[in-house]
Amino acid sequence: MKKRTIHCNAIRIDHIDQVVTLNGWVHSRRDLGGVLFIDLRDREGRTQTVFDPSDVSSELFDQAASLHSESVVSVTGKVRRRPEGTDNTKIPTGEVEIMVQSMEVLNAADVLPFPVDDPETASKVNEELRLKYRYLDLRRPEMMRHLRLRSKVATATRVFMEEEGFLEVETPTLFKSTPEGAREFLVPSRLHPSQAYALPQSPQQFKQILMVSGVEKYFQLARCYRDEDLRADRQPEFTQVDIEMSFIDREDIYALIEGLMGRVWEAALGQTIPKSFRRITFDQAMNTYGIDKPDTRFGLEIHDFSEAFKESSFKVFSGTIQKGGVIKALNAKGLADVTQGQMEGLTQLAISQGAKGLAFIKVEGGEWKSPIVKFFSEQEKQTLQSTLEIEDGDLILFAADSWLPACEVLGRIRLRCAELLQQRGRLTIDPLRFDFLWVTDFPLLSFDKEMNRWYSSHHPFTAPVEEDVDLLASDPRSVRGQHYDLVVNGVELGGGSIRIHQPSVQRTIFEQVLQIPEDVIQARFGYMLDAFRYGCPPHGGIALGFDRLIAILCQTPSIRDVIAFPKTAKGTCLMTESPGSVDARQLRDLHIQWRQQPKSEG
RNA sequence: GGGGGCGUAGCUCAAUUGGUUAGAGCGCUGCCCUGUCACGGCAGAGGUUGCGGGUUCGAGCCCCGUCGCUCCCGCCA
Repeated sequence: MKKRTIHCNAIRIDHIDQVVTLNGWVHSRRDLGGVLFIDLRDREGRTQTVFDPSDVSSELFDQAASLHSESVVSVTGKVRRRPEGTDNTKIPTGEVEIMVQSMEVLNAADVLPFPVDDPETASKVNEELRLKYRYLDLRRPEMMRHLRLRSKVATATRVFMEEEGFLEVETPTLFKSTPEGAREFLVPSRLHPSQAYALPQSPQQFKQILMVSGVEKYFQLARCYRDEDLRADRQPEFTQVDIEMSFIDREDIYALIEGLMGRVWEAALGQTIPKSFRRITFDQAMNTYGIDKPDTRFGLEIHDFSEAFKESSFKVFSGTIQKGGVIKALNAKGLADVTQGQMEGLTQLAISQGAKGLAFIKVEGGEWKSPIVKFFSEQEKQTLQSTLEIEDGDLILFAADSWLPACEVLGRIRLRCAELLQQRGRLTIDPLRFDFLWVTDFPLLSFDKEMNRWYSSHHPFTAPVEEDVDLLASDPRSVRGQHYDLVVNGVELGGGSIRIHQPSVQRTIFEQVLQIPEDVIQARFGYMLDAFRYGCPPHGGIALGFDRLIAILCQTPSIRDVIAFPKTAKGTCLMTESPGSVDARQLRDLHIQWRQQPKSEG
């Protein structure tokens, strides 16, 4: 094989009269009978090659004429200026072409199952096919761009972390099951019958142990595994930028990540982002946006009207308030022309979130059209009018419930309304706008009504805010955690916390608050409590969803588009057909027997 | 576990809402074509309408089941 002397995208008029060799794929072929053009593509770009029957043998000409797209060839020829008027301004090499002298077919491709040369049609191809023939899908320039950008960001991250004094440390993939949190993938042990490893949901415990070890600054691009149902932004195996530091507080984490994001955006998009990010408390986020990961690129903010409707003759509202609930509303500006079907969709959305319905006011022709407005006093209407700045064409939507569900319902409604407004062209969002946000002061604990117990909102190693520690016993609900989330454009990009480093506080959380039995604590976390006794520095960290980060930078809604070999929504790989069956012998070695007979395979 | 969408030629989509022989563009095959770059022209092949049942004189279309892809809820400390 003749090796390439230059890449397809590098040839310019400077190379005229040079003899070059190109290695690559047949991108497209144009056979004009007397003259034949083949665009040759490699990872970097493409170049037009010319087969002229007066220059090449008829054998070579016929061979070239019969090549299918995506065949792999090595072509040697002389670079020359294209004849006047035949430049192709669409490609960087459009001023030159290669007069082919010789060609070697390295692999004659069959007819493809779907086109890879035309970005228009290729991007519309059924994802099922794209996943089955992933190697072809990845050949598309758009997908190659994603892979490159991912690699670039990974490198930028490593360089930045290195500069900041972090050590990249690998942690085990074969871990121990800790049945808190996400469902785990299990790996049965051959050497230890009836025992299993678990794949880590994250390196959480190891990175804290590394702090006890004195590493002080740790990071890792860590693979994590969670056996939960998939989504567009969730895969069973995914990558986190995992970070932990000692002798720091929350401000140090904010500053570090703001720096890292600045470096990443610069490397990936050449864009400068703010030096520091806006901060918002969990309560503010819920009150204003109805969600703990607000998209602040548009308004449609939620307002509280509990005070205004406290004495209302509309019993649904006043009654809710008397029971300790709240009245919330948002103005979907300019959405009064919502169709009946869309309004029904909004109502269903509210009901699916536990609301009993969705009260609304359509403001059209100077009139408030609504089944409930007749119950409102002038005073109440006036308050709505001034707070929500109601104008003709607006749609007002209400929630009446206890605080959290009321916020959450309108949070969902808000996002849906934004979609509807975008469809109507009344809301446009700059695709290169990125709203970074720290969400802080999360409640440390949440109460599980069914199980009648408290559980950690984040994880049990999260430290309480110092001035709230005394409330742990008396008023667990109001204890804030030293937890923070990084949110970009309504996407939760990462989260972390300052950890508990005193064994006594950790014991209080496990025993008194979470009420985990002593023997269970020992079995699951004994080694951590031990470690904390032997010189544990104060520490904290964060983990960023690397796949989500890349998806945001590539402006694609699904992380499958930025993972080379992703799984389907049912967790299968269509290319390798995994998961698959295993030999009886393998099962015997692992001391395992299926409870259900496997379906016979074709 | 639950709800929604999709499944027709290799690919992307039609099929007048249950009615003759399931069509188009691209791709593919053959022939023609010396400056194309979405090359062009002529001709042709290509279908178990995902699969299995049912209703009907008649099903791509309606019903039931099933498989696959996808979005969402639950779930994801």
